Amino acid sequence: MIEDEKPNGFGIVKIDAGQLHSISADNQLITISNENLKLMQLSNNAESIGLRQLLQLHNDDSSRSLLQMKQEEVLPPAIDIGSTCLSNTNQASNGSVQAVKPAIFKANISETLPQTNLSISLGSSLGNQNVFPGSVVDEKGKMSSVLQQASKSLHLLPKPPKPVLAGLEVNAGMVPQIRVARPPVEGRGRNQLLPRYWPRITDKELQQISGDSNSTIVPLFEKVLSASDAGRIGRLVLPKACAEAYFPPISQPEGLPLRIQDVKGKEWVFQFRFWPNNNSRMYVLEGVTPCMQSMQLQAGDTVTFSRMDPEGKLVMGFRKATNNAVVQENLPSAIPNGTLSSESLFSGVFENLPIISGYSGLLQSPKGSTDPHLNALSKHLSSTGGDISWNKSGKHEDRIREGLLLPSMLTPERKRTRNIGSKSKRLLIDSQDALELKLTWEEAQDLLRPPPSIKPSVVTIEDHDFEEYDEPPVFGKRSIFAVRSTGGQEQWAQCDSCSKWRRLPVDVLLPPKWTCADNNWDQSRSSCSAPEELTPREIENLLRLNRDFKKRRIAAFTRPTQEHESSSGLDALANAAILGDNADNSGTTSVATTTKHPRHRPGCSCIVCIQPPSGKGKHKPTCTCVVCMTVKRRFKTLTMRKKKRQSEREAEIAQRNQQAWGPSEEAEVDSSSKHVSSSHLNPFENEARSANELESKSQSSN
DNA sequence: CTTCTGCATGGTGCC
DNA sequence: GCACCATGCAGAAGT
Repeated sequence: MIEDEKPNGFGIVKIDAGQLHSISADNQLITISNENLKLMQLSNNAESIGLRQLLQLHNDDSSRSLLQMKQEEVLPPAIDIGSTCLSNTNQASNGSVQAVKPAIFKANISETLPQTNLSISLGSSLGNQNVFPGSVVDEKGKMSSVLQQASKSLHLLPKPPKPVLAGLEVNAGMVPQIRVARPPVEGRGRNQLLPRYWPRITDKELQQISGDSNSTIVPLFEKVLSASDAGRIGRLVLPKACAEAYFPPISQPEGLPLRIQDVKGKEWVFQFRFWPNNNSRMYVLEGVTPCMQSMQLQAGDTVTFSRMDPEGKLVMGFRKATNNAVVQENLPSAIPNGTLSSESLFSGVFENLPIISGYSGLLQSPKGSTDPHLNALSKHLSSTGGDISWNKSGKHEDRIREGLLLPSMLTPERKRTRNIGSKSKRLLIDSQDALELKLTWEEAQDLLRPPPSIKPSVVTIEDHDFEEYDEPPVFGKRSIFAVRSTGGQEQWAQCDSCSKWRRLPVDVLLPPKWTCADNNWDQSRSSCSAPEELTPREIENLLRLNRDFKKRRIAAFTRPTQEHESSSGLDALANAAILGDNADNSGTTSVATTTKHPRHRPGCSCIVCIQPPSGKGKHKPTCTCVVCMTVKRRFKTLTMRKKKRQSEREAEIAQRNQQAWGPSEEAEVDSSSKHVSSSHLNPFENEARSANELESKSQSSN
């Protein structure tokens, strides 16, 4: 037995040589026994190196003889990381492996190691177990035998996962936390499983699936849920090859019910069926909606299908598509994102490679992004019903596995998602696109201006002054604020016509379109023909300072949100707004863009500052965040002020009436005039009062 | 009117 | 070029 114990949580990988009979390669048989394991010497072959390292890792006994194998004896597909598909003695005419025993992952929870333990046994003859005794509910009695036959039949091994092994080569010193397990080659399907369906299951997940039992978990395949899979239709489209390989054979479109257990142990019955499609079939699992809802799955999440042996029970697991760097750090062995798992996987695999880990950082899903802008974007985009899955394309996923990722990673400036807009790609948004969107957002923030004609009224609430605008912010011309060497502030704006920079008073708010002709503050430069005031060097300096300021600002945005992961949406925006103001007043900044009203002060959290232009992301009525509380306080104060004004007016009217009617009828007139006068004199006020009354009632009831 | 069902269509990736 | 598969769509069935 080869055994390796890695202290990093990878757990124990056991290769039970007792069960490991042979590896077939190029018409040769390599016998591996307990006593004499031959190390496959794999020279430069990337896959071989991966294998060698794997095997070396597994060999913790220095006295144990090394496995030896000539390079040509190694079948690329024979062993994979985490996948232990070994062929039996069947050989193809072309020399490739024809049949492979299923990879068996035995979740050995009874091990005493503190880490997750995993035994990978290389089963020799488990084909017969690969039936679905508990799975087929009403299939004809022959089902099991049919399946057994099917399982026994020989099939092509999927193509070697070169990229994975190539990845291992790069990752020489590490053992990935996430397994890319080549699925067992069995079943009826002769189609090769596409790599994107290969199960990537972690120790944790295996443990989760196997629970306390000592059952052997055979990861079969996985699928990233599409919008239609996760939709209300309740149909999960199964990859044809997977369905034909691992599910019972069906001859009728009606199919048969399948019992599938989820990770909680709950058993679901789905209709496994197919539709004729062209000259092919399209396999679906019907009735999955309750299960999806139970697991709270949505598009972009991943469902995994495994089998528990020897029971043969089908088990369904899932991975949520939340790709959060923090989650990755805290839960190193979990796959945080099915759709982004490749990134996750490889960021783990290559985490000692700066360029890749950096790239991985770029690839953080906005969903879990620490950037409030991306959070907001995510929120906004996810409002489309979860259709945005924030994943890279399947192509990308494949590219990663096929070893083509590195070049693309090395050129991060190249967009990897070719087409966001196309129908099929609309769910796939590249993180760089998100970045572009983020920048657009930034720019949009820069363009926000309060209406120039509007002067805010100041509302004092609990000793805090709030500026109140009757009108929403508008988009205005972008300008740059600078501090003169003399200490005074100035504003610079660029002419839309001649692109010259003009100096403006600091409190000027420009319309979106502005030219030199609109420069009412400097008549000598109110024409595009007037020379520029600044030298090119000064302009460059101005722009550079502005860029620096923006960078610092973005950094300030990101840092506090990382510290407060829980805050998001408007909270984050509010924090960002406050921080932005602090940054403005740091004293070190000589150039500042006008992202907010110039009169806004540090700590201002008024709705103008913190509400995103889209209006999206409103908080729940029960939310008690700073923003919501502020808004509530403001509303309360305004209501009180209105009430006060109302009562003053009423008192005034009453007083007038009193003067007109005389003091003797005061009581009677006063009581009636309240309604008469208010409704007669000012129906709007009456309405407002009713609203106020309602409001006060609701407030008192609260 | 909504939901379900069965099939068709077209984009995309693989060979 | 072909196969796969995500999704659209029309008719049926249900509410």
